[in-house]
Amino acid sequence: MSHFGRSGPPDITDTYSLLVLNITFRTTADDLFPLFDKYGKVVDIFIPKDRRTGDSRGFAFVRYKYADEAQKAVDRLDGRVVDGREITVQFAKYGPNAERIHKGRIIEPVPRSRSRSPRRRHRDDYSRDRGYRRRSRSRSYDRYERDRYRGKDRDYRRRSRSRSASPDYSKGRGRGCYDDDRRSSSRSLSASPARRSPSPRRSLTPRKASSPRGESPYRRSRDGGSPSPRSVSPRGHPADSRSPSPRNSDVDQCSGERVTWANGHDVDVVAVDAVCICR
DNA sequence: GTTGAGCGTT
Repeated sequence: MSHFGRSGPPDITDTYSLLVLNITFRTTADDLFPLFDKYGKVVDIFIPKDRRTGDSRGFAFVRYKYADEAQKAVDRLDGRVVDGREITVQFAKYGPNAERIHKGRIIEPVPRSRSRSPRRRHRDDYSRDRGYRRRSRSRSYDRYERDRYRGKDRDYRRRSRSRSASPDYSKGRGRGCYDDDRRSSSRSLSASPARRSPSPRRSLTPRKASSPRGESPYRRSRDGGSPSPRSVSPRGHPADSRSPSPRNSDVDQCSGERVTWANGHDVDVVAVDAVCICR
């Protein structure tokens, strides 16, 4: 009977919400209902789920009709081991729309004073004997925040862990299809991601006269016996003053063209980066 | 199959 949470938020203004933390990712509302219903009238149980994967986020909201019953549930169920984990039951402090809640009941429709952060402080005395210290809100916070604000077409690079409830995202499918779709348009020529193009800002393809005589620039240089393409590109060694420098001062715009060096040799410009350093 | 601080849905 998982009728909880299927018809949107019910009349929460009249109920008392409890926050149940530390439940198992497999725990469902049906699992929690018998426990909490023993102490009062449970009107709703809601387990927030990852909107994208559908996974449980590991906590739940249990709404009681009466405050005393909710209080009783807190007293009795806080620290109870459910499904192998010690759950934490406390009154919710914030509502679905960031309403401030006191003792599980909404006392302020909307916190307009606070801009966007209704969380003023966390756990006043709820961290009694549980060893709750301020850790670094890391994982699930990012997971949640990204799902909420970043949308679903971000790069979920480390969001591949899911449980048995969502096998669709465990392997193969899932984020892989997103990436493929987004990259398919710009996957033109560099099929090997391990090696990048030496000149990302400009195409290395000789535009004109790359081999006027059917020779490749490399062969041409070697045949010339003199400055090889490597010497043309000192790459971090501009102090190589003994190396011949081209007379042509516009070589940085002549990729694929032929330039004449001071020693009289002609070389083909094969890389824009290489020639720019020589200037 | 896995995670583990936290506050919310047709």
